[in-house]
Amino acid sequence: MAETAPRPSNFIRQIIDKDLASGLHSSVATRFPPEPNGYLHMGHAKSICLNFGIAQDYQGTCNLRFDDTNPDKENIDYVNAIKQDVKWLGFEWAGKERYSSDYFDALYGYAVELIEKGLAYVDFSSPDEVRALRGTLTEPGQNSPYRDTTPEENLAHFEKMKAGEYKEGSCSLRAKIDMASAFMCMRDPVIYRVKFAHHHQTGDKWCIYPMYDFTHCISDAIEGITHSLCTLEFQDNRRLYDWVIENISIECTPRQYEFSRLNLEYTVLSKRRLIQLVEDKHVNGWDDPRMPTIAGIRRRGYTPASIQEFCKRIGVTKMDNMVEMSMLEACIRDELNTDAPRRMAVLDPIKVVIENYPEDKVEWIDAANHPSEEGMGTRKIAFSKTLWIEREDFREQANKKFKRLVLDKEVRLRNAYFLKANSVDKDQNGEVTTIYCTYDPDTLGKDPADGRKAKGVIHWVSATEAKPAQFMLYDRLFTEANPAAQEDFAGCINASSLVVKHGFVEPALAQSENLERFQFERTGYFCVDEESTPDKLIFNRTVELRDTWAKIGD
RNA sequence: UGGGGUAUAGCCAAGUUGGUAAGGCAGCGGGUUUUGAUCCCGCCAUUCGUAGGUUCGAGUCCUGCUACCCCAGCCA
Repeated sequence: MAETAPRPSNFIRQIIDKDLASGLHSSVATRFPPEPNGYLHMGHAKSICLNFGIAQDYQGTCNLRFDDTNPDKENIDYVNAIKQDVKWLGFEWAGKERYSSDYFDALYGYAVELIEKGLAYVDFSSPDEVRALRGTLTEPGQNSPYRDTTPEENLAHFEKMKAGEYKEGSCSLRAKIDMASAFMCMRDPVIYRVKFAHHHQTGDKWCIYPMYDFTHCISDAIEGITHSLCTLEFQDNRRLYDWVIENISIECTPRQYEFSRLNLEYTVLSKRRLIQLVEDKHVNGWDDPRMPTIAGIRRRGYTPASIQEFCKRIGVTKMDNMVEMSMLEACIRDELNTDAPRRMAVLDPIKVVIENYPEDKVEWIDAANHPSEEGMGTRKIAFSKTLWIEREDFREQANKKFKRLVLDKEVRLRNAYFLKANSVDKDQNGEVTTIYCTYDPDTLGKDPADGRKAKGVIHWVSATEAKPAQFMLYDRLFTEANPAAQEDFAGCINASSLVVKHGFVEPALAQSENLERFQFERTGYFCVDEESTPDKLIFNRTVELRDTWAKIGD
């Protein structure tokens, strides 16, 4: 119990340990480089925890750098949301946030250097022509007819590109590497394209924008990044990354290492699909609590610590993986089990009338906020003649495994008395509308003197003092473990991923703050939704309690 | 034989001079319990994709094979 948590160990940290031990580096510098074209999701959280976590543990630095080389798809709203999410996750980047666009002048200079060295040329082939000459996975490509243009001519053409004299798609700057390379990305990759687009950082200064492969490595070098961490699909690109660094005049030689991206069961973690969910209105925005976005999961009630813990538990490797939701859920349950105050809430109410309880009497009972943490104190709960209990907690008859209220049987009302069901009222459909009961006044805070045992314990609220509330019950967004593998992933959206219930909560919940978290005993962990008001209480169910009974069934 | 990667339990994942398979999640038994929660105790890989080889000894070394992922955007 008193053991100190072992420091995370993974292949990247081992590389860093080696680099530090060998003297290759005396300090560590990482970066988190999101493209501001969408919201951050759990996959980014993994990268954030990795990069910022390493910086923290090695007393190094981690920059936040927006990889903003494609103004067509990026905008300032995304950069603001991303900054907010990183901060909320509990991380602080070194200095001011950076932008790849901060280096556009330097990048242009390095492109000129490559041209002067005869290592880059302006190609007037159309995108289709470039593709046609690129070859295939098994056949080498062919040289572009513009490949042997002299540096002087190329310099002039590149100058004109920058000046806006060439139309979009009419030409591009390509690195001259090897059209026969087995690495497709080395077959004279385009490093600059013409794009007459307004940029959120540089405005209309540029009409040519550098490509990712050219930009990322140089940005890393400029910032003095020692270990540039990215996902597996960039493994081939590492050859180009190294080629650029080796062929331009820059001292720093950052190294790229790749780890596998996160996959979570029953959800999708690709921006393209997430955007589709939002645009096609399958969810109510980026922060819909069913979304695996940082914003969504935050609104759902997850804490920064629980997400960091999750990232620690899943580890960092190069193996393709598909993590079970239970892994994530265990993290938030662990935290909320110790931190969340207990409350009572009835999600699907049915009325109980206690026949032997005085008509207008209201008792205010002290109830512990936590079963084992006395330091969390107590709050007052109201007890009266009419109560609400959970509809599923009552049956007219049941087998012995049913540990709740049954006609002619007794249960313990949580934090209160023994209650026995005597009779019921039903409507025309045979639905029970009211349960008439009697309570044992000598069972508050103690067991009956005669040794009677209760069948079980159920939660309740006083019908006269309780506050109405809306409960948002979330379930997995998809019915398939790997929706991305489906022909049409939107086709397997879970129709009951959101179920809204209208019930009641104990009076103490009347005033609660946005995102305040509670355990509603026996029903789950909930947090106050941002749209909740004292007049209209709304609670989001973060996660259910572990429920072995549900698995056994009856 | 295009190239680049990865294979350890249902899931994630340790295992780094070869020395006799960590841990977490899930699951299964039992105990405690005024939450069918928590907590506690116990169980859960004679075996590391597969076939061989080297060795006193192999998840770790060698060889062959198989499976899966990534690469042919002027996206990142």
